[in-house]
Amino acid sequence: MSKRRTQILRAAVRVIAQDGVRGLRVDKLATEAGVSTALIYYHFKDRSGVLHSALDHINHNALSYTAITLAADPLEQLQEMLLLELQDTDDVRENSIAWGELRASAVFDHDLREALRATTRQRNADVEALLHQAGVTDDPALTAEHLTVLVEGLSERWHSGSITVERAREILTRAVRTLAGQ
Amino acid sequence: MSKRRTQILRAAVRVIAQDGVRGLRVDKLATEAGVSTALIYYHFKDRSGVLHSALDHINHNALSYTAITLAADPLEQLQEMLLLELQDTDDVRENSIAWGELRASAVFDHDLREALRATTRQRNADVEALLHQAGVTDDPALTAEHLTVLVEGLSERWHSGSITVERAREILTRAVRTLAGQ
DNA sequence: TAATCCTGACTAAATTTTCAGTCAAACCGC
DNA sequence: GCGGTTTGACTGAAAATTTAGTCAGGATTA
Repeated sequence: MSKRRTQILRAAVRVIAQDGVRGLRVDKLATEAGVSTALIYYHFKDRSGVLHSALDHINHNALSYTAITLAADPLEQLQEMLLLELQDTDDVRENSIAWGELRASAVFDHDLREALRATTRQRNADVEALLHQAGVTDDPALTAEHLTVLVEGLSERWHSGSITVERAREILTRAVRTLAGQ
Repeated sequence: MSKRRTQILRAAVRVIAQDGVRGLRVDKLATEAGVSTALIYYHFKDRSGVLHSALDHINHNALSYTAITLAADPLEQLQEMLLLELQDTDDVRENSIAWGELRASAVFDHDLREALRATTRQRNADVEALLHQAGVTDDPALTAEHLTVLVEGLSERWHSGSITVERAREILTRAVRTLAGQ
């Protein structure tokens, strides 16, 4: 992928994290990326194309975050993986907010839905696999879905200021123990 | 509050539920409310003023429509109350989508946060009270928060087309049983 | 130099916001 | 109760602004 392209996408994540998908203006994006608006149209078909690619990019980021998990025990690994999205560091927060925005936008933008659905399914599958490894046999698919939904919900509450990260992490930790623990 | 004003706000909720906060056009709102665009500026300072009032309005609605529960058993009552937001009827869907939009908007609009926080807290308290009645003694506040977050997450997934209502209800029902049941 | 990358300047369309003015009802001194 | 006056609710139309998207051509690099 071209250097410029990623430069623009990185800027897009920043803008989305700051103003939302709703607030993403091509003009502002150009300024943030330090390029002209025309260049954006050179690299992407249109605004919606930027959004789509940004979604991929965000998704990619999220995946790479979750790949850093080291724990040996699958249950611990699962917990670590889920908790990764609830970390108050600039990178994670930015990505998590952007990701939340894309989910929220998909409610009204049907074009985003398919991509979102695929990622969501993938994520569920990953969690389900870990649950399996951890020896959970009682409908692990449902538990997986429960947990991923919970992370999304906690994430949104955190970003909208209705809960602290610490509390969110506490709820999630406890949930893993209750739903998947022994 | 003037009759016209509420008429406009009601229309705003409908428009927001259909097109989202970002998709609210003053013009379309006027048509939906059956008034002229100028009247909107007569009653509200500007577009952003309408949005703000509309989101307050939605916030109010969200509180009032959870009160209709009838079941005798507190656990059943709890389940009914939580499931209320996961019903595929026009009224509920509209309200639920609008409420989701409010939450999503609060991520970027700090003015909305206080109102949202209050409602969320109230909701948690209601659920916690029912858990108490149901004989849950092990950190009911945390369980309450877990459940309300879960409803929000499921709601958003449903509206963005990543899950069916039926599946969402299944997950929630099971969650209530697991977390609060015997 | 030819392909690729990139920009300033621009346009068309969409959208918000203003404004001059209408109309009906309330108010007031008589 | 009655002309005259003020006020609040409301509108049509147009101005002002915002925003996505285009295009002709300049720079860069292979």
